[in-house]
Amino acid sequence: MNDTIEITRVEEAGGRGFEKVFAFLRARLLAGSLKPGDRLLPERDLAAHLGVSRPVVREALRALTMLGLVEIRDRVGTVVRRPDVGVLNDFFTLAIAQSADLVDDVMQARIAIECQAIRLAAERATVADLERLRAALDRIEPTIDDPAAGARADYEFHRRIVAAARSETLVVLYDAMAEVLLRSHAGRRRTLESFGAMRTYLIDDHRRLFDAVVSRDPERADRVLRDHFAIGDEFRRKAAVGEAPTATDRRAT
Amino acid sequence: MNDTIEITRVEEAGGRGFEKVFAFLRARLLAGSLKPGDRLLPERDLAAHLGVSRPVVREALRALTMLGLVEIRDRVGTVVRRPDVGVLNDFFTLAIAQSADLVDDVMQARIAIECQAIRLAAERATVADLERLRAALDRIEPTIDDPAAGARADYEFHRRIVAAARSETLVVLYDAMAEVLLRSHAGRRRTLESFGAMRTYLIDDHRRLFDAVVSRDPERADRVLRDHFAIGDEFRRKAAVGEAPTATDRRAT
DNA sequence: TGTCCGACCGTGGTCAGACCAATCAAGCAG
DNA sequence: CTGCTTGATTGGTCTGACCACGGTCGGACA
Repeated sequence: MNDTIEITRVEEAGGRGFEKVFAFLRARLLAGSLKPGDRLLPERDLAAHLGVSRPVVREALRALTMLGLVEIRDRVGTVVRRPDVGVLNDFFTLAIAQSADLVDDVMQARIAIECQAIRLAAERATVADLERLRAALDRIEPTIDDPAAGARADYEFHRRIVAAARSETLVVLYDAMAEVLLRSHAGRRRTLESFGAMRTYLIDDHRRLFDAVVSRDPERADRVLRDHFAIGDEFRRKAAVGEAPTATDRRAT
Repeated sequence: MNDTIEITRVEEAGGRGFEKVFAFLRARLLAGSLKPGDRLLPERDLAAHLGVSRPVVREALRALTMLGLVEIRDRVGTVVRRPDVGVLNDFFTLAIAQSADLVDDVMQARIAIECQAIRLAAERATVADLERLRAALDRIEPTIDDPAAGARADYEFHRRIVAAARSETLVVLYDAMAEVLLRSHAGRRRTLESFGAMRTYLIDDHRRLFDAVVSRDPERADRVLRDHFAIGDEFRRKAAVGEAPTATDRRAT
């Protein structure tokens, strides 16, 4: 624990107020004189040393918190954190919500992430990952007739796949999109469940996805997953126009 | 300009202080009732309406600023911004400095985005897209011996592919990734260019990618791109251990 | 002698009110 | 009608204070 923040040149930061504090801490973090685990000076001391008020210091610390560089522990202090991609969750969630009002657009990104994830999952999933995936798979069939629980089970299964890819970044991106997609896909399943082919779609497809991952076959996993998405997309399109689905035809090809 | 922020239920956010304000604004942004261009209420009004003090409001606004969702204009007001990946610069700069293993993780996400993008590009690229892609392709060969310009041309080509996918979300995500990867891959090209096989790799591969897109063949485009990444990865690995590259062997298979 | 508990202090979290400076727009003078 | 002045608005900052709770340390008790 080394809180020795050298206050050699306080005036180094030309900016006033917030900018000064932020630049000061940023420089320390970049230079490495502040390493993960270190505790910063108390807010009051920082304010005094930098010649600014405490609210300004708090703004700067809050900013660093948003960047995931620092963690403010209530009544304990502010400690330097090891950077974590998870911090970007807020950004992507809100950014995607705004820039892409087109759900289909976000869906493409989801497909991108998940297809890559399932490839990686097939390569590097641990036994524990596979067990969790299996558990998620087992929950799909019992909930097949319950729209709410069924959607949850479905989502959980897909999320397990991404988790099995063992890539923090992919998980973050996936979660960010899930928030958006859940909002829009929530009600659709109710419409879809009336189709008989849905049972096949939901149960068999997920089983095949699971098998592909277990078989350690990235190519097949990717292919099956894309097919899965394509059929789901077709279901939704048919549902939108009130037609009876013909997904079984497509499956036959 | 619509600043009518409905203050129907102020107590909706259970959190206290900062959390309350942040959650309040976050919800508005997610729901879309706050759109880019809108001006928020003045800090004083916001504080009064939410029942918190002004410093707390400023903390929340500063947090949103860090996320690039909002822009505080001195003595003018706080306006909602169109999210911009540039904000991630701060994060990645510091994050990469501390954990190098993150680069590989982000690379996986990049592959995910770009492979999906090239599929879409093959399907829906416009003639203008293809022309721009062609222009980018033509700049690769002349810059083959210039590390800096060559890297730029390479990046530009890949970026054009993503742009041709006509998916805002994919572009946003890709740009975010590019920020990181450019930083880490910058110096590598210098090492790599000494390998004779690099000319083939850089020129032929990109030409094949272009052809696949023009041919409107998503499957082939995806396959070629994955191969492209795999070979590049192998180059880097070989370079790392100082071996002579054997990518030509791999190409022959 | 050793252990446990409680009071104190430091810390972040928050509040209230105030002053400054620059912007923007309305009102005034030309 | 134009150009300048002026005042209200708004963000930027400061001061000083209070609260609640985790950590620490010393004293009481077994």
